[in-house]
Amino acid sequence: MEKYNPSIIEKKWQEIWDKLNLNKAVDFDEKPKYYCLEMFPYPSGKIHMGHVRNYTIGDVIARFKRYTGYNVLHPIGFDAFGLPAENAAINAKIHPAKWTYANMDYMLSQLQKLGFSYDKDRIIATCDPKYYKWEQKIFIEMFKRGMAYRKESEVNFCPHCQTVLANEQVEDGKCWRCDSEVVKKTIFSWYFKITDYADELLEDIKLLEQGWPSRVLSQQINWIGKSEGAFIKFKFEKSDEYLEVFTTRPDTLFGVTFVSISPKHPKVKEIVKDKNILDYVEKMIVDLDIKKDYDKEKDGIYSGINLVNPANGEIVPLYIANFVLMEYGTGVVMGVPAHDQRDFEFATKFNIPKKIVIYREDLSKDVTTWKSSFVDSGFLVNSGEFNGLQNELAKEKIVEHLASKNLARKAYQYKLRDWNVSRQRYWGAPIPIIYCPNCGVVTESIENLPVELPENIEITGFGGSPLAKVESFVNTTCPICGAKAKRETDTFDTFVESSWYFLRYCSPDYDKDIFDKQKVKYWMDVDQYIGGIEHAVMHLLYARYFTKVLRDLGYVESSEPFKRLLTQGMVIKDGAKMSKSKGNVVDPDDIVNTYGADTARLFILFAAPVDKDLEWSDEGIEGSFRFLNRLYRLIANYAFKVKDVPLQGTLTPRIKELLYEINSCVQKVTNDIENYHFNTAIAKLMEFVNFLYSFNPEEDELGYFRQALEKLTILISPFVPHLACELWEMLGHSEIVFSQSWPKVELEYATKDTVKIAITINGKLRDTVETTKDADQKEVEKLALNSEKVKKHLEGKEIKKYVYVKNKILNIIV
RNA sequence: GCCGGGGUGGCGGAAUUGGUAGACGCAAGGGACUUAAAAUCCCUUGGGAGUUUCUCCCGUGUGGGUUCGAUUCCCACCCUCGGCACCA
Repeated sequence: MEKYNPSIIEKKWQEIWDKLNLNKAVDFDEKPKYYCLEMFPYPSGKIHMGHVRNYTIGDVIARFKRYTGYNVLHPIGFDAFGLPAENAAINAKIHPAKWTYANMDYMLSQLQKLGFSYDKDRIIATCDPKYYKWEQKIFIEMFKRGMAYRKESEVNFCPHCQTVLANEQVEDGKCWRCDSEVVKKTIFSWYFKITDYADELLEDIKLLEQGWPSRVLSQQINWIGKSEGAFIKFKFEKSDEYLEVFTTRPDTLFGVTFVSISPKHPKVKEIVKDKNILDYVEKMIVDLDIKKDYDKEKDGIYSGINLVNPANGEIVPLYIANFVLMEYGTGVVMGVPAHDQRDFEFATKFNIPKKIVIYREDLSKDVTTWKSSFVDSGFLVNSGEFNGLQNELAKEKIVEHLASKNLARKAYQYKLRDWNVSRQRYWGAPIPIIYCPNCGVVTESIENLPVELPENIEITGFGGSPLAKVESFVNTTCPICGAKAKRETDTFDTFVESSWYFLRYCSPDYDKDIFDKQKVKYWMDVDQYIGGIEHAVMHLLYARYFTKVLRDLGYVESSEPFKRLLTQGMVIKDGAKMSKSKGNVVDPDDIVNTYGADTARLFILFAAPVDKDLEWSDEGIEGSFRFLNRLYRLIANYAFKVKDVPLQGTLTPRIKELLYEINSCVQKVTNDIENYHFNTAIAKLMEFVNFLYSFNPEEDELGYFRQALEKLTILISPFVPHLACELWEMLGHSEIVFSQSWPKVELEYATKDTVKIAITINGKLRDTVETTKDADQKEVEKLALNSEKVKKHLEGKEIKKYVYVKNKILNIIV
């Protein structure tokens, strides 16, 4: 007998699949469509186990859906812009484009070897000008609608490398490349006004509750960070001007004993004249910029200025305090030390009085004995006409009262900030903006798109934006007046590309617009999206945002791109994420070379539920390989004997049992695949194989045995497609297994005639009895009382009652 | 601190609406085959105890509760992983 040889089988079938063009997604096909999408990879060089897991999950779903009558779109592409390509250029003197395309070629060959069923006519690379041309168009439309804008803001900057650094490139306050201190710098950047969509992004989470993991949704809710509160005006003691604060606790307004303002607030320089104070403010700003959050102690200084509490007219001091964020609210905060922990700490340090305004019986009335602030609910005290009110109620009342005097207004604030999309890098999509001395900031005209990246470029990693040094790129003419003008040299954050690639897959070659609206209408929404949990906020929020923007620009109809989301767990080894530094990396190439793609796929699905972390095990993969060998031998043993044998003979108990096992397997595997419980689906298939091994069919049972082997082959084919094709062929079929339809449960065989019923006494298992299905209680009681074991436990006891659950259990209470 | 997961054998993990805890796999032990090994096949395998072809007790992080019956539901607590973190 031939041995199972995955390297030969897999190559053979991959070629056949390509020839048959099996995985083609047909635009506007009559079958119902199904869009199955996995997050596309960054072309880092080679795929890792996380990719294998991600794409195997998607492939099983895509193949299963094709079996069950769907027209499936299952595409792949590359998130091809990004910093590693520039690092390669610096370190290895390879052009980023060359590096990226070489990596994509290699990774595509790896994906091919793993047998993933992608539609190969839809591969996209975001660094292709044919792709980013349309991204530039989207930007231009956004800019024209005021959805994109330019502003000056604070960023991380390395003074040595002369470049902006992303947050993740700052390590312990130092530049990751040259180790110099990173400073905050205020520069101009481009922003997307995602905050305009904050409310909708939050509201529409309701639409995703059925299909998305709750932890992703809760992370997004957290990130958007909507708070209900009020703006309240505090008048200066000595002028008629106001400072406005944002608070979520207007109910504590009578407890204000100071107000604090951010050192970075522009008002500070206006209103404080004392040089010593201003020097101290400067020192605080420097500290804020270099220190890590966790070692920032509360610090501040009295500004010399007082304000008036609008609720009771009390004069309160204004402090300049380092814990007040300039980026949130108004940059000014009312200080209520008794009912806010930060204010409590600050007031304790600076000997500012604390005043109780929310009270509960179990509290001490002497605030000086308090170890921390009281932030729970209670009723109001020391609050004038509001005394005695429940504090939640008082929030409304106090705001209403002040609003009538134009001193307060109800408001919402969000943690979400506008999205900074400017990167001072080469390997990204150029932002299609031109600075004209006459016309100002203008967009490139649509006809001139794409604004292409210049190819001849030197990337050193030093001296600021690489594009700024390419004169042929920078110098251009104004599309409006024709004057000499300069191009924007920033490129887009790569999250911009990944915010709409799933739309481009619907018509990847369309050259008249961003995409073909009709095709997008046919294919969207993505029915199942699969990817890593690390994208819970950034990518998934940006993609949701872009979909809404494109809807408002008239390009798409839906508001949410991804109906269902599956977040797979990490692949770990020795308890830690695989990483070069830990030396616990398992290379998919090695696994495929040693065991084949089918074994890799099977193990990665079998070893853990999809959403949990998966502990890699060298012994485990051996086990999966053994199983496939066992399966191969089973079918190779019988293929010749069962070929073309018809179903025949009477339904003997043995045949009935065989049919029951077949149907129970069909039912369990189908159900489990539908629910993405691949590990238990595979376990069931293993059980079925074990059963078939022990069955040893007689001559006249071979017809039914053939049927068992055939259904087994179909059921396992989404997991191990190459082997399944081979087995199907061995069983004598000339057409490919994937042309079959998915087995249906034959209800008449799906249940057994007899059932085992557990007999428990006071909830403890004492025996099991076998009886006919749906037997009535009396009958089971009789059987139970006949059992020796049960008799023994009932000796000298009085039966009080029976609890009977049909086909399951009889509990005897004594 | 806040939010969200998760605690089941030596290990990865199974257990419909509360109804026989430990499926399946790994590891381990024993046996068959073999000159031998590999491969393969078969058996055992949660812990403890005993009168050991059988029987009993304990057992799903801990302590309570609801129930005829709890891994599953409720309350309190412990541990652990992930995210956010001075957001007023």
